[in-house]
Amino acid sequence: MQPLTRKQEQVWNFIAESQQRFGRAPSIREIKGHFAFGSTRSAFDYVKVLAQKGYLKREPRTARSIRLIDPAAPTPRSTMNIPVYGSIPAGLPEERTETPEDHITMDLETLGIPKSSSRIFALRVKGDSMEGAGILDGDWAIIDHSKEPRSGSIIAAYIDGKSTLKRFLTRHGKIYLKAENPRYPDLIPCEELMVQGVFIGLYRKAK
Amino acid sequence: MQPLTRKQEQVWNFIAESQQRFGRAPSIREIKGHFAFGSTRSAFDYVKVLAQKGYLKREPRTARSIRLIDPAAPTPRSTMNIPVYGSIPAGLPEERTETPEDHITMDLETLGIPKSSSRIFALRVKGDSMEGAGILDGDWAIIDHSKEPRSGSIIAAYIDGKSTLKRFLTRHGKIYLKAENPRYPDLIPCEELMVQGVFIGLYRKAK
DNA sequence: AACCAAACCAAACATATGTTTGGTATAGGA
DNA sequence: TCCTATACCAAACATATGTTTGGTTTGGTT
Repeated sequence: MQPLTRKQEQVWNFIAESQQRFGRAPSIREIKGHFAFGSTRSAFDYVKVLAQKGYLKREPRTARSIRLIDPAAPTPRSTMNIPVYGSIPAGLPEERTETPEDHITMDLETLGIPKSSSRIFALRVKGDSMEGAGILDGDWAIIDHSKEPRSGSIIAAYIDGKSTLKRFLTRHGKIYLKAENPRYPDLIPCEELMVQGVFIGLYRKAK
Repeated sequence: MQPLTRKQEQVWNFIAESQQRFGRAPSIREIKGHFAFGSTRSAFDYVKVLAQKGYLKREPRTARSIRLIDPAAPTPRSTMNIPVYGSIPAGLPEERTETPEDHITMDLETLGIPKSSSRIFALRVKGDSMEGAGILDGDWAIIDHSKEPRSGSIIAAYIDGKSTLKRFLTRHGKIYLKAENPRYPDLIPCEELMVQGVFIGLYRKAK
């Protein structure tokens, strides 16, 4: 990546600062104003050069569309806020009845999802029923509501008024749920099953 | 805070989604277009109502200046990029000889660290020696180099030319390392130990 | 000396965008 | 019944904003 001149870096910094402070990119004229340029052309040219050198991207003919690319940062990733629920009532992800207790911020790539449009949420794990799958008490299980469970997936299921994690299995066309702990009943046959989502990841904070 | 009607919530959601996807607020006409309104007035009025009800703020006469105020309050958190190493040679976190293979973005609060100044990195877990502690093959172990190990902590230690996770124990003033798997030798007495950092968290992506 | 990139300026142009004026239709509460 | 809020439409207006044409000046390289 081509280096920047002193002035070009100053412009880059101003754009970064504006974005931080006001939550939106500055206009060409705002850049002009900050540097007391006599012409918008000056500011425009700086933006053009920064774009050419790969330090920012923009939508032609679109107001305030400058988006910075930080060369120091390892490829910036878009993050999403994952709401954390203690327990989830039946219909949740559709309606917004239950309010999240907390949230976790993570990047989409690490989560392994393409867009943030997926319905992702996290459940605080209680108990040791999934110990055998390396899921411990207190862990955050990250769940994708928009994903279809396959045999062998771990899912969040709504049973007896609360959600629990279980392994989802199909045998001879029938559905079973399995706890991953020898101290729990092995297979639970299920007729009606309320799948809240598929387990896609886990976060643990060491104690 | 006043509740929103169904339609008002849809408009709010569209603005949120646009902001996520394109990194900038939509224009009035983009809102009009999305809902197939016949008049920009319709979109404009919705924005006005949402502003009145306190769900967003905007700069009058400024393009794309809508900023959402989320009543569900995912207070934006500051994130950090955590470099991921496959294996770490002795001195790493001091020198930067080894280049990270990848990185994970997470927020500081979830990580449980106050500032991003801490020397955090992640190791890709190989093998099953820590299975008993719920740490599986392929997991990312998040390590804090700036933390002092206490008896019982899990640490990343540099042994035999590679880093491994082990539980750190002291007994009678002597240091032992323990694998959390019955198939591995229980206690390894150590004279010289190179601690690379303390295990502070874990991320797993379901397969 | 010739050349080039960086760092500016002036003025106009096109249009994207926020805003206003002036409406209609429907449903529910006072 | 009157009043208000919601949910729209049509057309114009004002200006914020990106963009272009056509320049000057300065400092360093060839």
